[in-house]
Amino acid sequence: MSIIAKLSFKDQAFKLREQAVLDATTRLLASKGFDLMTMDDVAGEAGLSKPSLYKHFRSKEDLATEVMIRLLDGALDFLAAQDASLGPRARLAGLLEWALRVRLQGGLPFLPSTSPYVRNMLTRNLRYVTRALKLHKQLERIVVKGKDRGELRRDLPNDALLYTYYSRTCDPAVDYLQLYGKYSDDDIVRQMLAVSFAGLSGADPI
Amino acid sequence: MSIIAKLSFKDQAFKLREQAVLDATTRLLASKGFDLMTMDDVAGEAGLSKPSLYKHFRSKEDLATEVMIRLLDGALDFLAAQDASLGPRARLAGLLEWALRVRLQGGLPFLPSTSPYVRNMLTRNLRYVTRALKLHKQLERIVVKGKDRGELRRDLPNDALLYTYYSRTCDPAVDYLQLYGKYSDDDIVRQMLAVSFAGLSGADPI
DNA sequence: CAAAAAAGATACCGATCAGTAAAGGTTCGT
DNA sequence: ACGAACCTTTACTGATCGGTATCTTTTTTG
Repeated sequence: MSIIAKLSFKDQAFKLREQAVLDATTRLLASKGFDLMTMDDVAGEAGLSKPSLYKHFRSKEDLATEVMIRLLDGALDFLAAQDASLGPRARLAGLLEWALRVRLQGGLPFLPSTSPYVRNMLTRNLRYVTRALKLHKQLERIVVKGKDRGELRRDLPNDALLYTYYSRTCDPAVDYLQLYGKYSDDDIVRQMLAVSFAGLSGADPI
Repeated sequence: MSIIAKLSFKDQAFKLREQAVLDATTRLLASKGFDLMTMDDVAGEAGLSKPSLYKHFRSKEDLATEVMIRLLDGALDFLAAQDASLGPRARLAGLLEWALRVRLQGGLPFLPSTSPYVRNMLTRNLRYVTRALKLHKQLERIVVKGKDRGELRRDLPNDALLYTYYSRTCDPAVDYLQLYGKYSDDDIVRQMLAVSFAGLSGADPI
């Protein structure tokens, strides 16, 4: 086995462990939040020691940021793979459904809108901000087109629609429905989509 | 001055300080969240010392719980004072507007749905749970009546509508609109009400 | 099988924070 | 003016946690 192959094999194993760490962190962030998640938790959940953990990520902030970046990449990938011939509303609904399903499987999306500390931490990271902005721009274009076609209401400014849309991905109603009501994931997704686009009073779905 | 009057005066001052502490805690919970709020913060913000603080509340959890209880009482008071001849949708809209305005003035409502730790802490407190349940029952009656009259959609279960309604009081879109968009409080309230009841696609308001 | 590299365990450091103890001031009523 | 609560300041304890150094064990390689 050549030295190049050896190195790449090592690197591969290293990357695999890194993904395991990111997975564990995602679960822990979803369940405990940033403040209450400890690096010992992460190491334990990912099945490696704390010192080894610090071989991958130089700090807790760095680790959490990488998790968020990976999630944004997931969203961007989803959008890129989406059938471009879909209407604006269908595209927004599709992405929202993707995010909700990730969440229902313990996967956290999206905004750590909850903690100003975390928000500040993320906005200091260029790689995160770049992706967030890219996603924002793409969604804004979709929103504009949606208003154009009458699929989205025209009486509200773009940013109000967008922020509301983002908020739906991390709507706590999902947690409550999952916890207290006994609904299937499909039911929850359907209800959340219905209420997001047509509201509590409920226009008929298009 | 009789001894009774003296004691009641003392008690009055004590209660005033207590309210100041609760106010400070409300602000701090809104801005930093439970985990990052320290008791030194509270003492400093309320203008008293930490040991004195512990004369009022036996623990940080106790303090935060009292804040949430006071907020629930505020909501219950608002509902009780509301014109009972209003329609269900108008009543829900009125309470939501009240909650949003409290929030826009730095006042926190409602659910600390964010942190499982906090949620667990609250559900262990009988006085909190009693009020939450009372509010829940009242809102459920309003929701049922709303469906009856066709003011709320009938294709979703009551709890889905209720959880969604609760979520709107702590919708992060409010923070983003306040932070990044330059809207007046009135604008934000109007937008949030519109999107809550009629959704992103926007049925016309009734 | 021997040597080297990497991972693990353990133990530690320093900082933060909830909660407390004990000191000195301040404000009351008497 | 005097004394007794009460409040405040200061300092402390104990626990937790982020991050690191050291040593041991395992694995890999030649």
